[in-house]
Amino acid sequence: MARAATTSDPFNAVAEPRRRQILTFLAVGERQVGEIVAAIGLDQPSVSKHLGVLREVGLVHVRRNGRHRMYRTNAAAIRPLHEWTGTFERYWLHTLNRVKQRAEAKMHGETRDQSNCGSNSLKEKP
Amino acid sequence: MARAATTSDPFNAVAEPRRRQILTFLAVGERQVGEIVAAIGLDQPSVSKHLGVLREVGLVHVRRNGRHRMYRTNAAAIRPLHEWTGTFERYWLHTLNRVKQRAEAKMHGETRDQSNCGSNSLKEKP
DNA sequence: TTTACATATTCCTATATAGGCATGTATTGT
DNA sequence: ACAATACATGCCTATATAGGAATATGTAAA
Repeated sequence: MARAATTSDPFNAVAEPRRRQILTFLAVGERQVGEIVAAIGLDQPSVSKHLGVLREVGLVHVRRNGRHRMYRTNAAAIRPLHEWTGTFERYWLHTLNRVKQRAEAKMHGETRDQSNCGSNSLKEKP
Repeated sequence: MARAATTSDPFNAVAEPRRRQILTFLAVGERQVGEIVAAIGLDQPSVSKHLGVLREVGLVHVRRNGRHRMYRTNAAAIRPLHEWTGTFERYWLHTLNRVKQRAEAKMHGETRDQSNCGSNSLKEKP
């Protein structure tokens, strides 16, 4: 079988750098397609197609305003991605913790807690 | 041009559902390929190829142990994705806030703050 | 209505898979 | 050394783009 369709889910849709760019640009507020074209530096049909993909997976909302179409990022649709990646947080925190512990061990316990400049979020249960 | 390579970055690598499955499976601890094959329910060559992609973008680490290869998720490589999606958090919180405000308005202001059950993170400046 | 403007859609091509199957390779057991 | 085990790779095919060019569609202005 071939690769999964980009329209199948947000993960695939977001895999394209241009679409991430568009989502970032549209997160602040509504913009019409022409503004996106100018901002992204891609030809209009390509932008329209990317917007089509983003629309199909629900990552953007559209509103018609005269002969313009106002696009806006639907941040709620990005939330599942944030939550999935977040399930790995305790693992990378654990890694950082080990790195930190090694660094402290290398100091032979001297100048203790000097390097702990406000990054207490590294604490975790073993 | 065609679609970007899955080996180009973590975003593309993670777009594949099977690879997300593998990453989740390997997050808890080291596993050898045979275990992944059994857990994912995909033939061995396919799993090896997915592992190859994950390796190239740094999403997994490998260690040789006799004739086995122990794979493990490199959670740190997932962190950038979490942070990118996190940049949209204030926007979806804002949306949730508006939904909440509408719900409260519908109640005509009665039974005020009853629905605010510990989700104070919804507060945001307008 | 005719014209201009803003977008979407269609057609076409080069590229990159994902999965199935067969084979190569490294390491251990006998 | 030889066989078995555990993976990795190579080959092949159907599929799905991403981007470019040209065209269709829809709406507002003259």
